[in-house]
Amino acid sequence: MVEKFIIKQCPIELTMKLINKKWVIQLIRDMFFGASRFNEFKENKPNLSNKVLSNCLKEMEHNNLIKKIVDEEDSTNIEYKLTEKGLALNKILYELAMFSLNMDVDNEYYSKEDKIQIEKIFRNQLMK
Amino acid sequence: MVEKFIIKQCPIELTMKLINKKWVIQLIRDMFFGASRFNEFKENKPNLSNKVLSNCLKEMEHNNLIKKIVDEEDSTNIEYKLTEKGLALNKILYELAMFSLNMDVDNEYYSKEDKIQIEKIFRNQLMK
DNA sequence: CGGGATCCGGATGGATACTG
DNA sequence: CAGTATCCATCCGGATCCCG
Repeated sequence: MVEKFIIKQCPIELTMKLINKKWVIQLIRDMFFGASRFNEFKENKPNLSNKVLSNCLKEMEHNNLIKKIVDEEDSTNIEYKLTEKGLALNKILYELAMFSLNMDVDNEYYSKEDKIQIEKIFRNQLMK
Repeated sequence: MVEKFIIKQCPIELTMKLINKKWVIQLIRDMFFGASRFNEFKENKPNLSNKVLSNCLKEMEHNNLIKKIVDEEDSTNIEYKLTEKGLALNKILYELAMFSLNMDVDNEYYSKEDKIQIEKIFRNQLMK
């Protein structure tokens, strides 16, 4: 019934291995919205510790989702940017956002007007 | 820079709260491919224990992604089905799969022919 | 067949303090 | 600013056994 050859090396699982960690998607989203520095990522995440963030960035770099860019003249000037692979996550992020907007039928989290605005913002940032 | 009001109650985070657990996406995928019983879910997942599966199904039910259906005449006959909300995850699953297929540019995991087949299968199961 | 109860060890998260 | 070094708590997964 379940297609065996897909289960064995399921493309969904392959992708989930990259993003199924607590902070990865939030960091990717932040980068789509312009964040690029260590301390920027920590904003709005009160319980993201240095260690966890550091490890997370390393793993994402290892998985080729982001690249670490060190200024040649000032080695303390470090930025993190999405790679092509990271940028290709845009559709997934978009669908993740749309799911919440569409499932919130009672406008519990967002008003109708907010939804329109939020959809527009995500489309601009992710689908350009 | 980062839109504050989105970060505060980010729709991406809301969705991730539902699926960012080790087995959730695999179980949802299995259901899309026809699985519905406790022991079916355990197939192909050698290190998924009863406890973990049981807890996971409960949490998914609590999050309204699936519903537990008990046969009225035989209470040991139990099935798990996707709810409307669970079914609405289809686009996310599809994009998760497409990401792997598209990123595998060297045909390391799948041959070109496999990709065409796999895309077709996922589209049939998820987008019908 | 569909779980519940228990136990254990390792991984993970987070706080805090410190450094170039 | 971008981390590293510790330490601690917790959670989580997995194994095993059991039950209606």
